[in-house]
Amino acid sequence: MAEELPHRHATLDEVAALAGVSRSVASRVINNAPHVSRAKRESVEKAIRKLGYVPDPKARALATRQAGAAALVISRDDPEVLTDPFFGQLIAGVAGALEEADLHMMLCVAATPRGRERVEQLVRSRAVDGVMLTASHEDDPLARIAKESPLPVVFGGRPVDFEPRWYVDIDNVGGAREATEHLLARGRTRVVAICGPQDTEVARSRHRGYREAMTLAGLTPRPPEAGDFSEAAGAAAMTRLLEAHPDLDGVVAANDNMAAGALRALRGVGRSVPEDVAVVGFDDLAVAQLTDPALTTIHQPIRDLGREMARMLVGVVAGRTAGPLILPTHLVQRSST
Amino acid sequence: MAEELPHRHATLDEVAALAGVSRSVASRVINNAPHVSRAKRESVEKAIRKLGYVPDPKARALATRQAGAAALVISRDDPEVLTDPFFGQLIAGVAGALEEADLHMMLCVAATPRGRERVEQLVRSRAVDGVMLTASHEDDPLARIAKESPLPVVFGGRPVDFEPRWYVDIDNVGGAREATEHLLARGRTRVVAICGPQDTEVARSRHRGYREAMTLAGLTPRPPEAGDFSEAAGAAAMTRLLEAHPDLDGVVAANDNMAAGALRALRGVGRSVPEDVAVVGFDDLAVAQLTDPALTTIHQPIRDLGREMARMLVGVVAGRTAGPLILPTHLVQRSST
DNA sequence: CTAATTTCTGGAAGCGCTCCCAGATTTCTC
DNA sequence: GAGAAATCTGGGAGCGCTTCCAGAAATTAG
Repeated sequence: MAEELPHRHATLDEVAALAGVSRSVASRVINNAPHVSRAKRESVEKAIRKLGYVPDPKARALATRQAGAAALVISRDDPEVLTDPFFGQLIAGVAGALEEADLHMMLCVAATPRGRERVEQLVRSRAVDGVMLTASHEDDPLARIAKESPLPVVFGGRPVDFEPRWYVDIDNVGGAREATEHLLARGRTRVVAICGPQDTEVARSRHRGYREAMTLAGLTPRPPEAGDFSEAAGAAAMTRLLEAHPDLDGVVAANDNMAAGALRALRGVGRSVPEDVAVVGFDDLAVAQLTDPALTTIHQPIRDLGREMARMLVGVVAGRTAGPLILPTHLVQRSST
Repeated sequence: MAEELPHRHATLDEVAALAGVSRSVASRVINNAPHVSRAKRESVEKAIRKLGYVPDPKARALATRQAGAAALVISRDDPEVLTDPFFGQLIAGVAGALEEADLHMMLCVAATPRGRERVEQLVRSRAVDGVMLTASHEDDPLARIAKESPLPVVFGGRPVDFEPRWYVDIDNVGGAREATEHLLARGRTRVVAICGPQDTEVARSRHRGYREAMTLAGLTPRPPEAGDFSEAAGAAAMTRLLEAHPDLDGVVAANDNMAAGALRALRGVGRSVPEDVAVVGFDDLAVAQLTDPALTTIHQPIRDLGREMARMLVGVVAGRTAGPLILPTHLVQRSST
């Protein structure tokens, strides 16, 4: 630590020369491979310390044909998505797991055509050992590339249009079912759903969970209203639902933002929550604690999602087999139910 | 696009062979360097297409001694920081600017000793062409490394303990001054401050802005109360301030979270905002729009911060000179003043 | 103490690409 | 049309590291 940092970078040859051994021996020492005598090992280690030697990952990557890095690609047209705290947590999870495996993380934001092209290059040039693909939408060209690439690709969230070999997802069906059952358990029977855009797997699955719970309870699922996951869309959907089903006493929203909108619409027409209508969201974002009343919602382990994606990728890269993984959610009870 | 992706990667030699030229010529073509006849250029291009050739960045990096990547390192003990939407925006800005320069982004979260060690390795091994260091705190070992490293390092936010050669920062002093002056302009005269932890430059600068504005207006700055930037700390500080200055009619908080806490404390003791007390925050995070009343605050261009950091780094890497850059803030008027 | 093992060691051939340079080719100039 | 200048071309030497392999040295066995 207290060594001076030499401006010119030492190379393995210099280390070997200083230690009075061949490059091969020096190489074995830094990779702590066998077949090197105690004496030479120590003298090489000393030289390394003295020179402040750090192996060049580029050269090593070239020789070993392993990049020592994985890419996390966020495939979304809108660069604003990054603002979503979701990605912060995802990244934190990924970063942690990648650190365990001593891989570096390349973060790719495929928001523009240029960005997408760069990701494609990255994948095809083997600059990384594997890819984690997230926020991928229907007809995502990147997903196609991922499918065809010999490089391992782990999906975050199951895509709508095909079942990838490796993916990690949140249990959206189970979560929505739990949300609905929670409402039913509290005596609500006229429960409606605000669902998300049906071209996303998330929205579909969550709506399926609602339907399953209703059917299981012997109730008929009511036709839902859909929104684009925004607060405003939630309010609008709620308004429409109130017209269609004036007697409703429970609503399960496909995410917290829309639930927040629903809360606002409900307040607007003078229905009290949770007395008249109970509301449950999905995601457990910060907003869920800020609404009035605070939102009962389904917590999803985003950080775990990131961690498991990275671990799965590391495993696949290491040649281990792995299948899809579905992460459990749980309900967080607050004041809206 | 419709080409098959061959599983075995083509190399430049194969391209050259197929095109019937030497490797040198092929290399010139892909780098579109001069000194290659039209005919050969075309035949090489054809071969590239046919083989689906993509140059290997590792090999190129090794030969050119340029990594083709920059690192964004988030230096903070707590991996939770990533949850802060701040980083999402910062990352988006960085990603955009790096894309312009066709550099890849390595994201390093230096939350653990292991993580910090890895960053150090990364820097010293020249796996990247430059570093953007952010969220660095006092006595950050990474900052020391950054200082000593021959690699260009751009700081995000001026560190407390020294003035780096290259950094980009938000105009914290100016922003806080504007916040305070805004209060004064609305007739408030007994304005107090809730400041942040004094071992951060951000907190210090913002407090300085408050003092400057007060002094300039001929008023005596009152002794502030400090908090750790959390909502709870804001509420606690507000309570203390109310005891010390029962007559206060305005408060400028060092960030939105603490301002939100102050709002809560104020409501707790029955003071109405903005009638009795006007409150202004700093950051303009999402929370500012969710408080009741919505918070007047100082907007800081986080995304620009990221963009400018990356641009500065790209410039320095390219050998251009650059100095520190201070980004302007602006006040967003809402209902709390 | 010799033969058979086992454990080191360093030379050399890559990994895939860039780039200098000398020689070959073409183009220009008078 | 000869000589000078400008423009191509491909050979070859790296970039810094890993790894195979044959031979040297150290151990063990008989």
